[in-house]
Amino acid sequence: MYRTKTCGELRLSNVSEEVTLAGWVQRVRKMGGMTFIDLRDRYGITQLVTDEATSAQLNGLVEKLGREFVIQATGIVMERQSKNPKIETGDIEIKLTDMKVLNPSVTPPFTIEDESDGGEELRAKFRYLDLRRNPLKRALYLRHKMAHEVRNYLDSQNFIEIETPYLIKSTPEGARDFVVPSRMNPGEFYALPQSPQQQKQLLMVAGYDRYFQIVRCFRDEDLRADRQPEFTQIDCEMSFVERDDVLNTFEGMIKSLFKNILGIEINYDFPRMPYSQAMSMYGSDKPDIRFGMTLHDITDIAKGHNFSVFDSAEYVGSIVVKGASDYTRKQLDELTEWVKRPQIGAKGLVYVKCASDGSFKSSIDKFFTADDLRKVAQASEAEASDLILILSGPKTKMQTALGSLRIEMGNRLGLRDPKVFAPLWVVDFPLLEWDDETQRFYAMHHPFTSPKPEHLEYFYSNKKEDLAMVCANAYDFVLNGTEVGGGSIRIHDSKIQERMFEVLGFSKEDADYRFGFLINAFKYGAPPHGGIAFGFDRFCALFGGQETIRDYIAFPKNNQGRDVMLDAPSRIDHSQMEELFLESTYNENKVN
RNA sequence: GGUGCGGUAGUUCAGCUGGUUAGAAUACCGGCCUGUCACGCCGGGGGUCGCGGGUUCGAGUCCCGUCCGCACCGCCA
Repeated sequence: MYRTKTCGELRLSNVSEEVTLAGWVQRVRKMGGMTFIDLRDRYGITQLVTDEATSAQLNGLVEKLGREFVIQATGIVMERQSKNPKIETGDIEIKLTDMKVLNPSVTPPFTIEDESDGGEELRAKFRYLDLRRNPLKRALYLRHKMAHEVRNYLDSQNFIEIETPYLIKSTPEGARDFVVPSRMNPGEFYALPQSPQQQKQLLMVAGYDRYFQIVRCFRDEDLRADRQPEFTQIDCEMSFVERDDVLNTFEGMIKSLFKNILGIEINYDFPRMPYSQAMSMYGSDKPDIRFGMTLHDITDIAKGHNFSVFDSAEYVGSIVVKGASDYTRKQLDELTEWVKRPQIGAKGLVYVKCASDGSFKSSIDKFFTADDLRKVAQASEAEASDLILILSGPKTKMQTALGSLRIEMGNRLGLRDPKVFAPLWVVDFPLLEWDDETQRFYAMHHPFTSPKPEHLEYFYSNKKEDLAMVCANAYDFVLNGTEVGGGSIRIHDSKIQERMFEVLGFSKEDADYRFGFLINAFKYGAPPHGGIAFGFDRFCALFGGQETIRDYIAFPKNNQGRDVMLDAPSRIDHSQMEELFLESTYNENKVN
């Protein structure tokens, strides 16, 4: 037996017990004759202590110890003379009677501390060392607890977890697929699933009316702090449900996560906001509703003052920064530069300072009288001491720009506390999105998303404007400005599905080639169904108060999609390559 | 595909308008120390300044290119 106790469990009540611990040497403090050793394992840190005589008995082993040596230590639990309130085992220590080095360690390239001295890149390369640190241990434990809670809740609601294949067929609509060559079928490829979308719909056809899966998904797209090429979804689907059934079921799941993981009781219904309102009020389809500073459309009152910038703009919008009327010229110039960056794309920034005495000072004083500015302030819901920030230009672009500015100001003013949570459903998304480049509609969600029943009339219209107005029976779950989940009620009527393919410009052959199996399956009695999928990694990161999902994944990829520890992807050797590609290429060439 | 920031000791960073032998902290090694817990004190070793080119009497510093990392835009049905 390597150990009788862990490094996190001994307390005063264990005093005078003989115990054996095993773990890693966190730190050695030599005080002359006496030596303290901090021994660490997954559960905590326990202090070992020796005196000169014991050290001598151990043949100088204590002197040879280095950081991250794996040792086995036996001794008697003693009450400490001076306690350490910072650690759970701080009331006791182990007076060593025996010690064995199970395995030495070379000096690690960075310190294994909560605040490590190592940079991101280095820690990624030695991920197995980084994972020894508390912050990452906590993150992976949180993830484990959340997965456990999800399974508990969904099981209690009669969902069953069913695994679906990772080697499936490529459907080149949407994100790029990772492809896997098939040796037995030379020249042909599997694709890794972007999500088990079609499989779960087939499970509905098969009658498994409540399915879920915590499942790995793959997308070959560029990465971000919150985007990995392989990520995990809580993928769910239900039959014989309407939108509100799905929303209510999963609102329950989310609430149980908040309650059982974070101890936060949410005893109100999550707000449900139409997409159009999200865009007009927050300039985003994933609004952070932890704070106000909403957008105001002041186009009408902004026009007609001989200010050509406004007069020629499709849209003039404002946000109000509370109590910021004392912003200096320098601060406003800096904000102007900020909105002019290409990512934001505004041409400039107009400000109106509402002084505490009721007077106004603005960058458009030449064109606007005090009375005009008062109207702007009223329309923007600004009060004395507030600062109004105004952007103008193309409507969608400027709403989005104001939305970004709003988030930026929220960050600067500390209005986005990661410990405060504001859940939100965004509903009534447009069904279709027109793409100028390819001159066709694309499904905003995916081609199995149903139009809202009350919009079917437009859906059958052949006018572009009508089709653009059709709302999808789709919904997103948004938490603190992050899109965490999304889903829809699916199409189960083959006539509507056919119309959908028609609108998307798929020929019957196209549709058959790509989705034939699903179209076929739907002929055999597909129940009305719908579902949702949550980005599990993002969910965990938000619960842990982090922006990046990397810490919640044991072995993540870097920005370039590389595993810097394994150095993957890598070349494969010649014989592998030959077996997979060259043979088929060769044969094809021979035939030609 | 694009924009921004960064790359200097094992590590994290400083290094000004170009100028003597490139510094600090920490880690590491050696010594002292019996109540430390980020122990303390003394001493020591440690550098292809990412790489390539250019400007210059002289480049860590300026210019061009390139590679790598991070953040963001595009992209992510």
